[in-house]
Amino acid sequence: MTETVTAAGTSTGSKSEQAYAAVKARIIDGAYSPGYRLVLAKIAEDLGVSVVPVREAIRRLEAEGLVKFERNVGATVSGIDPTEYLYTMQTLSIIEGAATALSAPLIGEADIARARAVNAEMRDCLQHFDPVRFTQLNQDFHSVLFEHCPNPHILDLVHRGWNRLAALRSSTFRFVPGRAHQSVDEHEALLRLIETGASADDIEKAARLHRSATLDAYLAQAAATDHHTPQQ
Amino acid sequence: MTETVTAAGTSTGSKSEQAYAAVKARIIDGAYSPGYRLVLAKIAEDLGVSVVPVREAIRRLEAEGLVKFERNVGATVSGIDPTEYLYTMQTLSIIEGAATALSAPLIGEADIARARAVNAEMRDCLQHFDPVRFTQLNQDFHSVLFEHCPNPHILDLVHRGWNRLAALRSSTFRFVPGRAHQSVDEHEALLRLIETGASADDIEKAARLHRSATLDAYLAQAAATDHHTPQQ
DNA sequence: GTAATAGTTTTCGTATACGATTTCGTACTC
DNA sequence: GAGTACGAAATCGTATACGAAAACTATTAC
Repeated sequence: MTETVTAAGTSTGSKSEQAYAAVKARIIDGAYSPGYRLVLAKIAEDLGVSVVPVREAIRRLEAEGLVKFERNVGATVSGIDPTEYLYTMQTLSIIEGAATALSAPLIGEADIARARAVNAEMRDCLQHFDPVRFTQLNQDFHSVLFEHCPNPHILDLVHRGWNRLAALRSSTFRFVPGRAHQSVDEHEALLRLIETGASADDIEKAARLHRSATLDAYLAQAAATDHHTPQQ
Repeated sequence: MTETVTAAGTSTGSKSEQAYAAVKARIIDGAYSPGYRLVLAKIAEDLGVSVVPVREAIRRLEAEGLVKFERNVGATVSGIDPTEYLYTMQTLSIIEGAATALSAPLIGEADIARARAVNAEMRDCLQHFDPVRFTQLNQDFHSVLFEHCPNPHILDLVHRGWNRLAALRSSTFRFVPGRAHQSVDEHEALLRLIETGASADDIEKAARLHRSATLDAYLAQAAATDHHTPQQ
């Protein structure tokens, strides 16, 4: 009957869950861009549910940092702020570094091979200039590394960071070709470290630097183009 | 008028906020111990509000890992599980390590002096065997170190970890005197590293180890006393 | 005595409704 | 003409109510 077809095929049953997934998807894919005003009643109508589950969904998204909520005023899609980007990237570099180091001993040859295949495809994307697919593959690559992470809390933090980035990137942050080439090389170097059984410390440092370098590239570009801060 | 006096003097106005603060406080101070069944209607009545804001509060606490929520069944105070403790401590060691390293350059002489005073009082607590105050001072000590942390996301993660631990510790995990002495010494060592301007890397390692050592002490004790896992 | 089942109770999930708060527009005054 | 005050509209926050799902209990069949 009703079974409102939410963005992705999320038929978990709970209206609240549906609303959460739908709004989250729209934020991440950029349909709701940063600053967008999320009006409960409007979203509720769009999704064919009442405001209560929508409110719950919004607050959950707030806890994940995807929306900003103001008492008696309403919710807006968060993001934009370069400072926020810096915070997120810095946190992510730490978390991903740890996640990679913890996962490394559990990564087998098959995983390495799969990661290499993904990385090769990323190189292709650079030839054909396909930044969207590149970004997707980049996630796939890191997913291979992290899927064995023995600490679910850390894995959860990684995913949260990714979601934030996805929301930010989809609207404000540009693709930096020079950095992308370097990134692919760093992936290969990481894989070599892992398969040669490098120390956890070395792997962590490399993984951290991988993320930090992307941040630095962004900062450099921002400075170079005299990036005018889009205000909230 | 009404202004329901919630547990702590939390008169933020919003019922949802009140419920959140009240339930959180009860979990952390142990009034609601792990496994305790959180029935919406009952809590709502206790607090003198309706179920809607209580539900919102509970879900917020779920996002922070303090309660476990099951669809159509209800919420229980999470915790107990030693595995969960391990995950939390491991994550915290990483986050605190980074937080300390990032804060270090911003810590001044006054902060160091304050931290030393707290640490001295911790030593006293060991003489008089006052584990409750010791735990409080321990938080104070680390607060001094972290309060200058330039990345609010990381600081937030630290606080979340502490809350989880508080909820766990208050009911299940025991005070380990031997470890406590060592902990105080490590604090002093950390302060020396910071005031001598050691490298961020060294500070991070030391801070991480400080937390890891506590985890190890727990694991050793658990193994020694053949700690029988209290089931959910 | 045990297991399956039907009925009852508890508790959750969400729709609806209404009071409270903010915001926006308009008119009025200086 | 600019600023302020007042009123209307929009939106949030929460109480209440009811349907749905799960858990519990008692009963019956084997």
